[in-house]
Amino acid sequence: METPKRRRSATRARLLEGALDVFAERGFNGASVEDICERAGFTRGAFYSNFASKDELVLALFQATTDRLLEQIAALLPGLADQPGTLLDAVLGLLDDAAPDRRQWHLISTEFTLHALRNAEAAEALNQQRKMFREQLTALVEEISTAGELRMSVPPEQFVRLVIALHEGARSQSLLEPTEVPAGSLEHLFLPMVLEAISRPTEGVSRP
Amino acid sequence: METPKRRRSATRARLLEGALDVFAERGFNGASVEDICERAGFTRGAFYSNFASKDELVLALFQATTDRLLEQIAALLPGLADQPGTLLDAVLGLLDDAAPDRRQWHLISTEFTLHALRNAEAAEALNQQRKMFREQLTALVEEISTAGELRMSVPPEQFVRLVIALHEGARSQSLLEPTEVPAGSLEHLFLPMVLEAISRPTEGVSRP
DNA sequence: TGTACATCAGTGAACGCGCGTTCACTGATGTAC
DNA sequence: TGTACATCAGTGAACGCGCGTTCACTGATGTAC
Repeated sequence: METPKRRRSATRARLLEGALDVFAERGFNGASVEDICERAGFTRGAFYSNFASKDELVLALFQATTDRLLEQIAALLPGLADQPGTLLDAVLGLLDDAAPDRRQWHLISTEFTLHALRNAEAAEALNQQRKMFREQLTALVEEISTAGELRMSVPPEQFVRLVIALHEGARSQSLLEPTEVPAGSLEHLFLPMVLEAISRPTEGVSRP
Repeated sequence: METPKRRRSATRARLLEGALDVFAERGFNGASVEDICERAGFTRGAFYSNFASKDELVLALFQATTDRLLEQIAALLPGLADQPGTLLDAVLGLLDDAAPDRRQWHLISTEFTLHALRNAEAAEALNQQRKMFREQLTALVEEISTAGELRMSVPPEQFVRLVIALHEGARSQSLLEPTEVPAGSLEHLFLPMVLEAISRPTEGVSRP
């Protein structure tokens, strides 16, 4: 049944979807309201019937993508800790599977990050989302490492920060040079070394 | 002496400097030609006397910042290999000292990267610059490691890619949350572990 | 050295296009009787 | 069930502002004699 409320929220969803595509292609400032409406199959009037302004759309899109990401993670989490495979497989797998389109997600989240670095309100929203994201990952790391009777010599949250930082930096390189840096290659090459090192808390480290 | 040529290139330089500031504050698309000219103390006519278009300015600014960065590195390099301190101090010190303003450099280079991910011509220019940058760092790593009679179990270029990826990802976190992630903290916490691991090529790695 | 002309870096007004936003409207769906 | 009216999601024309770009100009500096 096509009730007006359902219709309205479907329109909103299609506009958000169109905005995601167009923002990824041209950036927040480069994308026009008309571009977005055209992509979604509406006129600009429909846009202003659903959003007060282009700025509000950016915030709404951020919330929508954030919600979807966290839902996606919540859906993936329960299976991960019990399945076979290493801690790293679980964590990196989660990072890869949480966002469907690597390239688009990188463009959008980098754009959001730049926006947040220039806008205190956006920074607060982004930091809150990133904190929840880190907490989910940290819980996963703690769950797997205690199940495997591992002890870390470094706070798990720091390790998660490392994984995220490396993942984002490596993703940038791999999108710029797909053949030279296959997706995940830097993470899979170096993170096992770190994990090995922090899983041996009591051994002394030789100093050359 | 204020010859016309000197005057002209000084104007160009001031416009590029203004563009750097304004682009960092508002992004490429968000910054207007008038903003840039106002910052540099000129009218828009001066702008179009020195650049064919706003797009050309972006390319010229990329070249200018790239040239400056590579010069800066070339100036820093000779001292590093001989001075006391570890390989990591040298590499991370170079990354920190090469760009004067961390925040501005992050905003600008991230903006360039986004631009390159949407524009093949810009991608080629960026990849070329990044390649030269990596080669400088790789040479430094090789020089120091052979001087210290270290052998790496991983190609130095891969290690350099790791350092760059981690540095960029960590810089993003530290700009978003300066108190939670002090500049360089993730790098200094984890990279020594990696270096330790790849400096012991012949030893077997235990598998838990 | 002084004068007359040439050059051209930078000025600032003007143009027109595309943008974000507004608003009177329409027609499909919901509600009342 | 059928009819008359109300609602309101989405239409599309219009507005005006700010943008990138152009161009006739000016006045400081360079050149020729």
